[in-house]
Order: sequence, then C-alpha cells, then structure tokens
Amino acid sequence: MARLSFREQVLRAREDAIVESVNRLLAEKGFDLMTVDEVAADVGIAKASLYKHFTSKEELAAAAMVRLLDRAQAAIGEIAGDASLKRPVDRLQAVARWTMRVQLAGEMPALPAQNSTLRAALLANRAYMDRLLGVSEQLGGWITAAQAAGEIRPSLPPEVVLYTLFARACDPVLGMLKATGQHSDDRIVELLVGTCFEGVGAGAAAEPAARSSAAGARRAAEPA
Amino acid sequence: MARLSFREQVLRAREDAIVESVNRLLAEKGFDLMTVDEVAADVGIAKASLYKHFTSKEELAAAAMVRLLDRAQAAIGEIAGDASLKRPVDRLQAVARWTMRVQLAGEMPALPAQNSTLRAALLANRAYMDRLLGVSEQLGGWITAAQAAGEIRPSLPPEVVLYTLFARACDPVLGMLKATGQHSDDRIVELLVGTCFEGVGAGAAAEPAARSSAAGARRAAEPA
DNA sequence: GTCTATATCAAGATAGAC
DNA sequence: GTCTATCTTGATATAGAC
Repeated sequence: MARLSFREQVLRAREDAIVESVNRLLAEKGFDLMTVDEVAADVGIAKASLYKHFTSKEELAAAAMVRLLDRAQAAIGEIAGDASLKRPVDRLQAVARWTMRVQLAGEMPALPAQNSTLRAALLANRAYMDRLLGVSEQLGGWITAAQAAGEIRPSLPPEVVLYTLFARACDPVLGMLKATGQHSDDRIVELLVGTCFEGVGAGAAAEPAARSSAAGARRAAEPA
Repeated sequence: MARLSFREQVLRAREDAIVESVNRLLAEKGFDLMTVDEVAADVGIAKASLYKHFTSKEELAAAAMVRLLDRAQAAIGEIAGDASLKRPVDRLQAVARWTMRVQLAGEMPALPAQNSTLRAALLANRAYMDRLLGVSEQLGGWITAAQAAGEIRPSLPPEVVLYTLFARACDPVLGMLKATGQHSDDRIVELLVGTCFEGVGAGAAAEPAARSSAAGARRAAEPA
C-alpha cells in the first residue's frame, strides 16, 4: 500500500504540474489560442500522455478553473478570519484586491464567454459547478449583509454586484494599465478597486443639485 | 462615367453588406470562433469572392471596427450638439449609454485582446487607428474637462477613466444580466452606468469614519 | 502511462475557369 | 468579380508499441 500511495502521489504531482501549466497558458493566451501541443511541451510530456489524464481540452480548462476556485475559496476563508476586516464591504474589497493581484500576476485563466462547447463542458462539470456555487453563495451573503449595513447601495440587485465583482477580476483594463508601465501593480489595484466601489464620478455625478461641495469633501480622502 | 459610378455603388453596397455581416457575427461569436465560411454564407457569396474584397480575416474585423468607430463618432457628434447635455460628465454618460445599447442590440464586435496577429493587423490599419485616435482624443477632452469641473475624480489618471469607459462598453456583465431575463434593457443600462460612475458602494465605503449619515443621504437620489 | 506516429477535420487562403 | 474545387496548415484526438 505504501508503493501504491507513492504512485498516486507521483500521479497527482504530475497532474498538478499539468494544471498549473494550463492555468498559466490560459492566462497568457486564452482558451481558443492555447493549444494542447503547447501544454504538453510546457509540461514536458507527450500529448498522448496528456489525454490519459484529461479527456479533452475543455476538461483541462475546467481543471484550471477548479484550481483557481479552490485558491479563491482559501483566500475567502482567510479574509473571513481576518479580524481587521469587520465590515462586509471591507471583505468584498479584499476579495476584489485578491482577484486583481491574481490577474496582475498572470495567473487568471481567461475563458471566452462565447464558446458554447466550453460553457457546456463547464456546466456539466460537477467539481467546477460545486466550487462556483460555493464561492458565489459566500460572496452573496457578504453582499446582502453589506447592503443591509448601508455599505453597498441597496438599490442594486445583489446579482449585479456579484457579476460586477467577478467581471472586474477579469477586466482588461488591468492589463492595459500594466502595459503602459506608468503605474505600479499596487497602484493599479487601488485605482481599479476605487472605480469598482466608488465609480469614476466625483460623488455627485448623478445629482447635479448639490455637487461641488460634496465633491470637494470627498476628494481629500482619496489615495494619492 | 455613369455606368462606372453605378458599378462602384454596387461594389460599395456589397462591401457594406459584408461588413455588416461581419459585425454581427463578431458580436455573436467573437473573432476566434467566427469563420470566413460563415461570413460568406451569411452574405450569400462564395468565400473566394470575399477574398477579392478583403485580403484576410483580420481585415474583415478591422473593417467592422472602422464601421463601429464611424458610428461612434456620429453618436459623439450628436451628443456634442445636444443642448440638454451641458456638463462634460453628462456627455460621457451619454457615450456610455450609447455603447451599452449597441452591445445589448448585439452589434458590438468582440475582439479578443490576446490575439497578437489581430492586434498587429489593427495597429497597421491606418483607417482604424485614425478613427480610434479621433474618438479617444474627443473623449479625453471631455474627461479632463469633467475633472476640471469636479465631476470626475481628479485623482484618477485620465487614461484610467478612458479605458474604464471603453471596457464597460464590452463588459460581459451586460450579457449576463440580459441572460437572466429579469431586467429590461433600459434598466440594465441604467444599473451599469450607475456602477461605472458611482460604483457599487454606498458612497462612504472608503471612509469608515463618516459612513452611515452620508450613505442615507445619497440613497434617496438613486433610481428605483 | 509514456512514447512516436498518424488519423481526422476544420478553417484560412488560393487556382483557374467563366 | 464571381464561382467551384482545391491546397495547406494547424490543431484535436487516437492507435498501437513498449
């Protein structure tokens, strides 16, 4: 049984290496442009061996997403246990920062929403769906709590907030800003967390009546 | 010369039909999943005939983008001439609404930012680059004006605002919300314009000190 | 389970007649 | 400029030996 367990460990390690390569290649090139040949070459094994572990390219992507969602769940757990983050909105911001840093680190797999065969494969993947629902429910709870506390606008349907948070994690704006080379990663994260939670407006954009005074008051509290 | 001009008109009409088909197919499936065969079938001509008009798939996409940017420039011109939109931020919001409606109408071509051959083709396309720069400069002027007037946060680099506006036009959140079928198109647009300019926060998310009173005051002005 | 070699096919692009 | 028919390539997936 010791040798069997050892074999399984080796197998797991290899599969982990595969999924990590897939994750990075998905982040770099996206699903459509990533080829299975590349993955095999990157891992250092033959393509046919890959197909012994994963039966299709879609399953490779699903495995990468499962890995990401597991990391996300771990990050969420740490945030939940962080005593310095008391308000639900602070926790949501921490989640946003985490996802943005993942993307800036080149570790955010990019799956096109329009590929229907990929969508079907993901919807049929139990491991993926379970984790996705778990993360969504956890965040959904924080969102409604934040709305009840007046920290997130209660007029927004919770799913709008949830989708918005998910989308900001994959926002191409992150990559565009990084490409200019004018800002540090930390600055990019703070800028975009700010636009996500406070918007680009000065605080009175939708209320022409009382704008200038409120804008002046709010500006002082912004990061430099 | 009359017959020659007529012939040219016919040619132009056919190319317009091609570009319109490309635009719609790009919106539906994105660049990678759109095939030239589909385009030809959709227009009702042979694939070889397509290649007499456009020398590559990338040029087809570029032509669709030129068409979109021309429409955008026209919309911007109308907004600039609208007397009811006096503040720069109102004009920027109008632009955001226009782009979101284009996407909800299924007319927003989706070009993956990761495809480098496509990027190279676009960068080398004079007609595309000219229009892109024209639109960017026009919007950039409104952004700095809005910042000078205290309508857009001056602490944000203008390019962050510009990229954010561009990105919100292509935001997958629009499609996700439409897919739920729970909101009208107009409501989706207003919700997302709101998150873009005001954020999801209640107005005091970044300032824990004085949060509850400000949040209550702002909530009354929000759309139902 | 790993490899080499190959089947299979979809898709971009072209040849050549009309 | 339009067509049919074809070329060529690249990518998913598999066969079969070890």
